[in-house]
Amino acid sequence: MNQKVLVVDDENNICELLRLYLEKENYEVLIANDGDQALQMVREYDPALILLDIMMPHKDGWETVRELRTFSATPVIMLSARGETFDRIMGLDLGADDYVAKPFDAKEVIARVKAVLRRTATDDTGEVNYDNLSVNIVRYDLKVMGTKLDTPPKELELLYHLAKNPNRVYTRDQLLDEVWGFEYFGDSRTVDVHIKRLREKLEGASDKWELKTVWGVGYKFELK
Amino acid sequence: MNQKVLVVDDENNICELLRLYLEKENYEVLIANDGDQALQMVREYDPALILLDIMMPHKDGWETVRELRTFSATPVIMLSARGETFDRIMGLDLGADDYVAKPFDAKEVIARVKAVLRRTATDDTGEVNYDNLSVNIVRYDLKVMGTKLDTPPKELELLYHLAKNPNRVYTRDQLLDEVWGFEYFGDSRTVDVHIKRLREKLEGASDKWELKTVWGVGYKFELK
DNA sequence: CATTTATATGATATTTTGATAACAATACAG
DNA sequence: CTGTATTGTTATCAAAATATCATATAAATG
Repeated sequence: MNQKVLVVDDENNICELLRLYLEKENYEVLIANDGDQALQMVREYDPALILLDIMMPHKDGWETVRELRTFSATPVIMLSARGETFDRIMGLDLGADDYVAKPFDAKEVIARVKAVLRRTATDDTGEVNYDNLSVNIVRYDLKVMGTKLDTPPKELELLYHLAKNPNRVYTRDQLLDEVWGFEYFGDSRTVDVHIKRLREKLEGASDKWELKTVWGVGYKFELK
Repeated sequence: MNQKVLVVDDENNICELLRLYLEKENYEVLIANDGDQALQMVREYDPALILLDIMMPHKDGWETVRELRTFSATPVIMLSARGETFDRIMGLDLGADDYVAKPFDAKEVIARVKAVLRRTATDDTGEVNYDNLSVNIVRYDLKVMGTKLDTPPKELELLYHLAKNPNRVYTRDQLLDEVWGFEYFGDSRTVDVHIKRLREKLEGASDKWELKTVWGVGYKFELK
């Protein structure tokens, strides 16, 4: 099902403009005209994202985010009139994820919505499945040709990461950042060794995919 | 080629800390210790991003951004001591793109650097497509007439670069700078050889485009 | 058409990169 | 605290990519 986006603004034509943009991208759009209504709708519909105007009567955007954060981590993009610099910053300080300045540029709004959703995307299943392969990062197990294989955590995380984004090449440094973490300062050969150990486990499992070396660049999980 | 990041701070240990983080991510790091030096380095090296401290003697961060904006649109992330709220806001008003509060968290700095560079990046897809040709720099693969061809990195990068800007002529020196990298000092005949190898792979693929020699000048990817 | 200049090409040398094995360090469980 | 599993490091070798050079070919020039 499509993701729900809650738009909160006291000016209805702004809501409708955003609805237009968002529905074109296949989001399901909910609308609220003030902070209290917004909070109620969050409880009721649990949207994936909130677009929240700052300047509203009664309860403004800051106040709304502050209350929201007492019971929900739903990502918020603040909508601010041009020049409302102070508002923008305060909004971010108070727990918003991004901001867009009015007047809107359709492309920019959509880009930011997508970026925030991508960033906050919760990996639903924690599992990737391909021919003869199943990697589950929640249960920490690996099945190759139906057989469960004992796999050390780092190997599993590495495989999961690569398989989650098939065909995309990762440099060793990127993998160190994304699997080992930014603060890890080790040697990039480490990745080679883990790849090698994974390959031993995966050998001959399928001809539909492969842990492939991209010479001079890095590794990828290639689907054929 | 790696992107250049200019770090501007009067405290050298802060510069060095940032250098550490950034170099690990393969950015080329330039350092300036005051605003004037920074502006000069921007003119000389044209960095992709500037990390700019606000509190500096002589010319502070605000003043520096203001001057910078008279001749350059290079994105700027302001560095501010915790609690310098007013400073932060003024910085953004004056044309900065984001801010990071001291003390730094490696993860946060890198995330913001990448976010700003992504936001200001022009090429999103990493792919160019023409008749019977597809070059993808994210997957690092080359498809000619539907067939995937194994291609060494330099060849792929060269083709991508040329094909990304069709019909534009590049001299060998330009290609060496832009594909091999600024610090590369090799023989320009090297380009010829790579062009030759690419032509072997691309031979007879299409009559809609061509890797063309421009006599006495260089090469171009010509669309007909 | 001869001459000069630029480019293409093939062969070879050099450099870079990757796989692997052996070992060291570390984390972890009992 | 000890033994075991995991993770990380290093050295070596092999493979691939790249650079260089010599020579052939082609284009421009007068």
